Amino acid sequence: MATFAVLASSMNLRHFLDRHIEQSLLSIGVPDSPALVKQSGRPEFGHYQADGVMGAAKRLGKNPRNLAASLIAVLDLNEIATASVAGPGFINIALKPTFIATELSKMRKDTRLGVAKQKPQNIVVDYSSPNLAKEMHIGHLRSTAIGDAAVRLLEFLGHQVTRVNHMGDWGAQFGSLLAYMDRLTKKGEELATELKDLEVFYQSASQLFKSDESFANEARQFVVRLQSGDPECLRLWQQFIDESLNHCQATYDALDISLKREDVHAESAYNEGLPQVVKALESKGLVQVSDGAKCVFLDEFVGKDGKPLPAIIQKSDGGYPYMATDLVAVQYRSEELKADQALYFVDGRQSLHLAQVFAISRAAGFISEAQHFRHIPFGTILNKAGKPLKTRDGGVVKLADVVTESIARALVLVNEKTPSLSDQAKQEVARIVGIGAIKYAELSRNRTTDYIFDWDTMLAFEGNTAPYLQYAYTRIRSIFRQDKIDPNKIDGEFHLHPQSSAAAEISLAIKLLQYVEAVESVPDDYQANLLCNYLFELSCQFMSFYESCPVLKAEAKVRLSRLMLCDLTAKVLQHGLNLLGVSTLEKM
RNA sequence: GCGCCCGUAGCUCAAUCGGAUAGAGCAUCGGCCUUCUAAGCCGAGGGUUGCAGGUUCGAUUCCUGCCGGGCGUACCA
Repeated sequence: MATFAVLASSMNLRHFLDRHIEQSLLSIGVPDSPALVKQSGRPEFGHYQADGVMGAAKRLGKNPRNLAASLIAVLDLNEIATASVAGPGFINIALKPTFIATELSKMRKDTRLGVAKQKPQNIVVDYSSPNLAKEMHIGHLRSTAIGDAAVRLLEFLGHQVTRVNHMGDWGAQFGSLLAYMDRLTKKGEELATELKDLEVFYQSASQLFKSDESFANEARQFVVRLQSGDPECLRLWQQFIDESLNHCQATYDALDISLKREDVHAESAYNEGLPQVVKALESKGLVQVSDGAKCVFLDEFVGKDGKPLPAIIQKSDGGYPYMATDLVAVQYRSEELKADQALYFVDGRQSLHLAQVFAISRAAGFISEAQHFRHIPFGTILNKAGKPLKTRDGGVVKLADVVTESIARALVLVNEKTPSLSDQAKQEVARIVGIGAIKYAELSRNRTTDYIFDWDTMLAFEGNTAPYLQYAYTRIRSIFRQDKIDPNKIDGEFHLHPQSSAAAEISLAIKLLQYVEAVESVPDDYQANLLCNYLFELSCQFMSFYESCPVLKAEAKVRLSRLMLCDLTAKVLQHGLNLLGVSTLEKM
């Protein structure tokens, strides 16, 4: 499990209360008992609850309610909150409005919105990693969107992040593509024109491979020539790769993914290390030859009928499978990039493979005890028949098409909802809403489960979607526009006393203070949906507040306080969405 | 066969090292636009958390066994 150390003291209330209560337990003679502080599930139970007393009482053979009462007696939270015993021994904690107001003021003055930097680590993030012999399709969205959000978040937390786009640009699959390019060249066709539509190009080559035996033979020849370094063949290959990379980059740019050309570290980059890595493993005594293939057998991997499960590092024909490539990549990330952590945002179906890669790397000493290599798996996108979307048959959904479709749908909507905007403004709204919806759809659900691709679900614009959050943001901005107020030029004290504030106002205020908790919870397991949930709940709280608490028409003190509350909400929404790779708008 | 993942409202999903009455969105139904953007708000209905046991003061969560689904399991990646 990766560990993160916080540098400065953070404004994480949950952690603060957790530590404080744990120490208080210690002070009344209850050691080693976690306080188990969490946000309350219900408003009537206060804002936080500590559930640890019941377990502690049980271990000590004490009455839990009595122990809870003793604990409260020494808590000393007078300036911050009130605590009470409830039920079998829960401790309910309600923050005081004066404390909430003070914390909000601090948060408002902090450009990091209360989130402390962590002790910097070198973190390598492997994500997106499409195969260049195939068109980028909907299946690549998960790794790309989730990985990009992780990268942005880790950088914000102060880490040194290296993006690695481990693209598939090598291997047998390129044989038919190169053979097809070769044929076109000989026929005098303009390659640049043909390569403009890669999808058609892939399909033509693939069909020819199936239907034309002599073409299939040429394709196999090209594989051999490619791997032996034939210059003419490499030239063709490079031309194809360049075109394919341009296509990928265009898709990244369209989706506002932070990957750049220089982040590409493709499979072919590891070719020279392949013989070396086999030798290294042999010298450690880890290699056995089985059926002509060089294999590593580790006890922890058992195959069919209880037999040892091999990891093949060199095939019987002398070729290197991707196990070997991935092992060289581990060396690169460990030794060259000095990774404290390496995160692999890769389809869950690769679990066994990556477990083998990491286990072999540890056995061979490629990675040290202190280095954490982790597979962050995610589920598969399925078609309506419940089968994985495949590239070979017709059912491919091109990623670029999803982007186009989403923007088109958003444009229809903006025309309907806000006809007053200029055409140019509408286009921009449609673009930002469209790509936000796509990415958020990926990020907001649990990454581990499979799901069925459906246009309407993926491109939904209401409920827990990016447009809902973006809309909340524009409503706030509209308030400031209405009275021509510059949010950076207002200042004063928050007024959150119950007599002058609606419940919605207090709820919103507390939700804002919990931003740090949402952000810091994500790197535990890279569940971006935790941050999405938070932002959605924040937006819901704001929408309620907006309906029930007039801002501009309130009396002066309350008006100023509410303006600041709105401003802070806008800042958190924008910041959180940016961490997810989603942009905000002034109007929509 | 073995291994990993999954099974929660009609649908898509939440549920923070086991916690209080399992929550949202969509869909359905009923309200709310002379008042800061209705892509919105308020309310209603909808559940034996696949089944059966076990551990526990307390289980969607942990354990065991079934049922159902997905993926993986020696030279594709």
